[in-house]
Amino acid sequence: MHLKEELNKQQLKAVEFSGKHLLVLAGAGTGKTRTIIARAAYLIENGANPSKIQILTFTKKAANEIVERVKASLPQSNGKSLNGATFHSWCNQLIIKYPNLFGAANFTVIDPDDQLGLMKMVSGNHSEVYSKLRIKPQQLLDVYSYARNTKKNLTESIRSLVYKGKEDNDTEYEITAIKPNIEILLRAYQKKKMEQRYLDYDDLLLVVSTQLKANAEARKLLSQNLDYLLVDEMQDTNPLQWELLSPFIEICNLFCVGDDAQSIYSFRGADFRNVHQFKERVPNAEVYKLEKNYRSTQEILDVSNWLLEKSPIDYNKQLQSVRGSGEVPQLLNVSDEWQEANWVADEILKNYTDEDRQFSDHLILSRSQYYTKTLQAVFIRRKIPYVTYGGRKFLQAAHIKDLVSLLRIVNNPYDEIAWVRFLTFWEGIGEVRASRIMAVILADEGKTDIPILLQGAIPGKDGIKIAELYNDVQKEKGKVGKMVDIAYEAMSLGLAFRYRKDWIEKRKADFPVLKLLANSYSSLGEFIGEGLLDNAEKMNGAPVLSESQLATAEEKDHVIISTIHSAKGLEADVCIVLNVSPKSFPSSWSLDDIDAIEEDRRVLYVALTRAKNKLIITRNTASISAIHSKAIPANAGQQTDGAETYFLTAIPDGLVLQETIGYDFKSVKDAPEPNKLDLSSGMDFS
DNA sequence: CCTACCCAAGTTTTT
DNA sequence: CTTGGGTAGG
Repeated sequence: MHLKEELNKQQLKAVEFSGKHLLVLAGAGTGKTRTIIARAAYLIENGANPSKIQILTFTKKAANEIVERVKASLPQSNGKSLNGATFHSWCNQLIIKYPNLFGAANFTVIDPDDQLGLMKMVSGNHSEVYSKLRIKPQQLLDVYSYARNTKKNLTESIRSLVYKGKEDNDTEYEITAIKPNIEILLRAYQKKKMEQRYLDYDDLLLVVSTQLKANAEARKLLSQNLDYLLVDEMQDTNPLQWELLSPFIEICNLFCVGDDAQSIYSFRGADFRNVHQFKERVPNAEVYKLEKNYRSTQEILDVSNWLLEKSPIDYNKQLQSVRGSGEVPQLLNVSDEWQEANWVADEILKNYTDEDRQFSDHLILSRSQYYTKTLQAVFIRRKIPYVTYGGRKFLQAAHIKDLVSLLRIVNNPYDEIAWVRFLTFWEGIGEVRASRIMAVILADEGKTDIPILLQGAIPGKDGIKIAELYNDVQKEKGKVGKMVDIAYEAMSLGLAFRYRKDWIEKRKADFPVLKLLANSYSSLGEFIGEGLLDNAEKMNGAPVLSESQLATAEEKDHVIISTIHSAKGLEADVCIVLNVSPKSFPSSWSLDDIDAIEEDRRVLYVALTRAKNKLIITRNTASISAIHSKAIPANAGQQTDGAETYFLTAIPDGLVLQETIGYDFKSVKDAPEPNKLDLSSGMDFS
């Protein structure tokens, strides 16, 4: 069937928009993704060059999905050269594609772990300054990143992140006192990044946007290669991303979609003014709205609408279901996490066996990655297949980074973090010796071959072994998969020993997958940069690569466990939202900050609107009764325990069906007598 | 100077 | 229950 026939009038109007720039304001479940897909297909069908269309999303997963679906809707291979990417990986591609323009071609992209490592190094080198601060390296990085993403100055960024936005005299005094020291450390960090040819995630955007802003030639070059820019999740763009986008107003046609009620990334500087002020900021722009919800039954939308109505912010939104009425959502009270997890497992197994639902019809959502640990343990025990979205990525696992460190130094010999990691991997080399060896290599400035230097700096057989390994890997520079093979062959013994606790169970199987992943890249630089920015999900502890990377179909039917933040754009027949308890919604972190509370409300809103037919909300009774037993605290107005702000405090009766589960003592009583245990058997003392 | 072991603390959300 | 910091022994 043709895509066009699947669109409603509003969607079609957006898809066939013929003006310059368009913002589509689309509520949850109103066919946002379908519209962006249809727009791309429409453009290509009407003669646009697919290689001059760029789709931008926030996750690689979303990008891949959109591109695949556009291609599937087009005859033959018409959409073959269509490109979809995250903001970050798109910038990375541009940096690689135009090495002279951006001048950062041989730089190494570093992930947050590496950034932290680098910041720790810097803090160590400036211990006299660092010791005066009671701010940890991670927090320094947060301030740095926040400042660059929001375009705020250092003082304001410190205020927002370290002092929760306070503006009193004491805060002022403290900020003035610590700011110079923070500045020293951040400058040192920047200097080190430059020396070692590193780009952190923010740099990717900054390098490109700075050049585009300053350089007319750059704009001209890009305008020759780009006609249409399609941006998903516009409400989550931050000032830095806006700065990146704004030169493209002149260069090409913008087609942006977003929903202010789903803006949940303000901690990363997201600014929904990019949506609200679109018309003012973008000349020749139009704004269209999509309002009909195709995803959920009306009962599910009723709860979601109710939640937004309670907000002091006016979202001007009432989702209406096209599909009509269905089951009333369920609100389940449990007394602890294990009970919750077991109930969820029961429910899924029941749906699977009795109701003809598949595992993949279930989506389980949680505020934090951490919270799903119990659930995962129960799922493993009860053999329910699952994938987790969000959280640690495949390439960020320690054992993978150990191996990749070798590839990184081959790619960029200035990469100190990788050098330290690689060298300390070997028995007998610690941090101190590693930095000494590194100093020799860096001081040589590429005059001597690195294997020779290695052999000179490391005495004995180890030196020869390490030098040979480096040499062997370097020889295969074009073939990334081969390099992984060689590295693994030499390092597997050491890896097995280092991670002996869970080597067989958890880690060993990752390396064949790493090789597959490596094989899908044509150059080492791409593998290291792009691979880092790519999502590889984990299934029952083992990595699962997206379909474009892995040809063989893995077991497809699995429950999806996701953080709410990673679940944007997902939907499922049955959706279970975990632990919607006081102190969690809103989170106890945000109790004294109205903006944070409202962001949490939107987080919950995103979660609720994922469900198609069956919505189940769980919460912990322990924390509910804690609230009620305390009544209204006498010191109201100071520290609250969340009772006043808890989102579900006054949920109207008809909106959800409540159920409370407790331990079932009966089944314990009826259980058969256990057999007697005798530990003295099997031993003859004579 | 390296490693292994013990004890303590503390857990949002993502590219 | 994992991570990190600190210490003792090699």
